[in-house]
Amino acid sequence: MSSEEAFLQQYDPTAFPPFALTVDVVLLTVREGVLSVLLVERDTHPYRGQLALPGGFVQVDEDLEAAAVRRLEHETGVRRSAAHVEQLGAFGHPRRDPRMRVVSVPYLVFAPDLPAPTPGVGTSWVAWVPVRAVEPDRLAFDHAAVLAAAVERARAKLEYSPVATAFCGEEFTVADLRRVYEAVWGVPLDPRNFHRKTTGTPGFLVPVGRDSVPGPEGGRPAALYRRGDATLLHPAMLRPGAHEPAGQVARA
Amino acid sequence: MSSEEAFLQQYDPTAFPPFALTVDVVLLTVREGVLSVLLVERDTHPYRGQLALPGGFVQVDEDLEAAAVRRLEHETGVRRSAAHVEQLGAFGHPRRDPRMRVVSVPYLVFAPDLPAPTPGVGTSWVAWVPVRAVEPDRLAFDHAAVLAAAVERARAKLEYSPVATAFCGEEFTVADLRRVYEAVWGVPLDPRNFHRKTTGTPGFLVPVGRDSVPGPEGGRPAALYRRGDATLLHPAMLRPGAHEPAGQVARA
DNA sequence: CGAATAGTGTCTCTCAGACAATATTGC
DNA sequence: GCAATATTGTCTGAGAGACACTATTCG
Repeated sequence: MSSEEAFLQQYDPTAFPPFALTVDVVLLTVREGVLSVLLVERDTHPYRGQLALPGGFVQVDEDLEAAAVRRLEHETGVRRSAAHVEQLGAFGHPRRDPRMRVVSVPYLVFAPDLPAPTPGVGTSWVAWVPVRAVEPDRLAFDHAAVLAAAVERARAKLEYSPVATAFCGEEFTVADLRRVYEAVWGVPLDPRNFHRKTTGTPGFLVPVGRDSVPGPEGGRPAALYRRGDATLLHPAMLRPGAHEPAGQVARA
Repeated sequence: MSSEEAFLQQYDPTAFPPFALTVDVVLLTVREGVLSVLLVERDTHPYRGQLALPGGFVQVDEDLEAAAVRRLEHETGVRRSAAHVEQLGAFGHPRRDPRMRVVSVPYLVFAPDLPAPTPGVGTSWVAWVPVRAVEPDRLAFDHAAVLAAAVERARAKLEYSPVATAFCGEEFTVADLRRVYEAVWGVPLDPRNFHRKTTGTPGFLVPVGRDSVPGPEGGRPAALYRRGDATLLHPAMLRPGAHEPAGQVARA
């Protein structure tokens, strides 16, 4: 009791338990219809040679999100203005880093498809990996749990917010957006209902007034859209089957 | 492995910027139909004499949630098993604490109405304060932002999850649950539609088989329920007006 | 022309919101 | 009985999902 009191009244930083703080970047994109995450191969201990999320220590006067954005721009070349960035939470299990007590604050980033970036400091290799192909046991630290939380957050967020547009470029077609939803949710969507839904939700899409050029398969050119100014989708996009109890389909 | 040993030996913790880590507890309850938060008055610097969320430093070998639960049980007397606890995120602005760099990981807790607890260490006063009566400018640190995030999270969470039951006791009536929704959302709800909705959503409520005793105003006794085993509500409870663009009502 | 993709219209079913009507208590 | 609360039923309109149909491109 009194020791804790003395503890709390101490102003000397060295009297507080020392923590190191890192930020990690869970950079997601959709490439060729597949939800992919940027992973690096660590070339230093701990977990040397294993795959990990890009990240690093926060500087003592640096804001958490600024640290994440610095890593994002430096190690992946993604400009902050072209992406969606949000904090995922704090991961602080006492033994998640073998070196010392490290708390990590991962940031979730959605960006349009990009060329594979060049390795940064502390990494020898960097690449887009399809999320479904990631082997959780081979990720460093607790990054498997971080990635799982990120993907679940992304799936939920696409339902009620317009962030899916962050996976597209400035201008995109409804089909582009649909492929984002299909990749993140992992389910096929009816193009006709999807079109009616997205164009009918106020503030979601703003028509540019021009058409896209048809793809190699031919087909009618699609109208181009920009993201609107809505921050919340109403009515929300509904993820098929996400809310059914397991076994419901088998019983039907 | 020998290289890793060498690395660990040459590794110097002071080479990394030192952070202090705190947890804060945003303990919400519904008392007499009003959403209230537990606040303490600080009796030590910084912000001595101001209101704050209960919280404190994380020990070096302590899990973040364990630290929050320790504060919860120690400073408020709420047992973890009787409440809902979830992490709210990390708040880490470089100057949020005048002493040094402190990152806080607040935890959001929902608990049934309880007697006002006794002050803990570092606090001279502790009380339930209606959330609407909290003056943001008078809260210590960035706790106004933390509280705002907590309330918004609570409002959103009631829509798609059954956590509202955490504000009730073991057994409760549909009207008890409705008063929780009305207090958190700040809107009146139709008792008849609310009843049909909650009892009709699979896994939300399980009938106990007994009735409550009528209140002082008389009235028909209500059936008692327990929370069901659903983790997600489908269909979701809808918060009236939450998704309308501002000014919609004025224009109508 | 046919294949492929874009976009509209229509039907049905679920469900939210409004509210009438009935049930059960205390006084 | 009357007031108060609980619970059920009924109607209407919004909207999701299924899918027929039309439009526009390439080859």
